[in-house]
Amino acid sequence: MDFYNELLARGLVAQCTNSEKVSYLLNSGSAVFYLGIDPTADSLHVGSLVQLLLISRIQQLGNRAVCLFGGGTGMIGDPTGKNNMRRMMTTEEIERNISCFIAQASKFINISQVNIVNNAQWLCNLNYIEFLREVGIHFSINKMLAAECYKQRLGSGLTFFELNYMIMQSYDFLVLNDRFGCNLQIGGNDQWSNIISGVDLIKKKRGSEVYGLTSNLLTTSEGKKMGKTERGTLWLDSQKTSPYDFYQYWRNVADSDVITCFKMLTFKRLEEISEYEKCKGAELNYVKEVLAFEITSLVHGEQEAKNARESSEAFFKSGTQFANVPTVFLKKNDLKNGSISVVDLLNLANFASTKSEARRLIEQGGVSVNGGAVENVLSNVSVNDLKKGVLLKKGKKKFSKVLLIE
RNA sequence: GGGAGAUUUCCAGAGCGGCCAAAUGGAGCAGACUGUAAAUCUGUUGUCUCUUGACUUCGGUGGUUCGAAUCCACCAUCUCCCA
Repeated sequence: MDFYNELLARGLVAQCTNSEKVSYLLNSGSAVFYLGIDPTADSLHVGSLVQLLLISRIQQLGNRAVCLFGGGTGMIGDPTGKNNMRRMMTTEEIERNISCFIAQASKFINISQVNIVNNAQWLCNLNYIEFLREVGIHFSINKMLAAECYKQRLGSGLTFFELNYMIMQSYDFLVLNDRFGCNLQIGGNDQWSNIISGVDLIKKKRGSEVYGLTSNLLTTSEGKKMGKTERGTLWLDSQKTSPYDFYQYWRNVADSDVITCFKMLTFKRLEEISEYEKCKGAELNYVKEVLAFEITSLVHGEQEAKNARESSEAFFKSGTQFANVPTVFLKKNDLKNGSISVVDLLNLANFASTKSEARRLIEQGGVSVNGGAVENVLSNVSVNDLKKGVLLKKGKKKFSKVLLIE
């Protein structure tokens, strides 16, 4: 099976402007491809993980990678899939986010072999009139409005400002084509219309043929975006989402999504994955452990993955031991009269954002301390217990160790 | 620039001047059942005290009224139609 077919088999390819040519380019190692990244957050999340791994896969065949940061376009914000206009970002924010990205991406990409560029370099100094004459003339508003990403916005309001996003991104492709000989743009499927408009632009301006390839977005079998947890986005940054929570997320994916995740988010060979595919019922539950371990290793390294797996097993299988679990530290002045109420404890551990919510949890029997269910809303935990460390549990899966420090 | 309409609690979407902290659905959370899955069923979902109760919400600011999410005025934002 050649590389392109493997991408297909993994369900990574959503659309491609010319599958034969792209297949040839990739297999022969002669692609110079780029992925655009919006530097709107200081950490990547699993949504971009598919793309990053795709870079890595393509790189392995000797193709050259270019990562483009939307420092300039980030100042506009992609209207795709958004109901409201994005907040504009400052230059400093963008710069910081770019450096965070590089640190993270270097874990699974050979970053030294990647050309990293920021489109602010060329976008910020554009001359408006010149740009309109050179580039704007090639864009048909009718065509643009027919694109899915703008169509949706027509009902709710779209500004001229945002309409320019597509033009900017197309121009990026043109610039990268000139500078690096970029001949392929990859991206999530939501980028399709932006990508093909770039392909068109290059054809019109330079007469040369370049290509676009989009990958499927990581969605659940129900069509929802993956990577959302009760605490928000599943980040790749261990400061924002602990390796344990990260592991647990994959450990808990729905049965119907396990194989998809294996194919898209791991480097496991397809033959091996098809073995997993045969698993049914409770067997599949074991496969999820493998999945969680694999992905966590990729993102946080093998050691962190092992820790996460141990903690998980310790908690769910033996139930008492808790070495590597998230710990909340209390100070003396968190206490009142030598004890603290369970309600306050739930707040401090971030298990409840208000006292009402904490009480509700207790009333519904969702809270336990050191294994014993808390029945009374007014329950307290004493200093002596806190000094030893207390295991606070919310629901069946969320727990935290609480420890008093002197 | 002119005209019509909209703005409700996480989202969608009801709301007669008092019975509205506000229907219903979705999402979330908890419980039961399970395989740390899904589906299903039950409970719950403004805050504070928790028992009665108090307080703050229905785009913003004022007003009418004993009383306003509901009426009036102005402002803001958005949608649609005309230019």
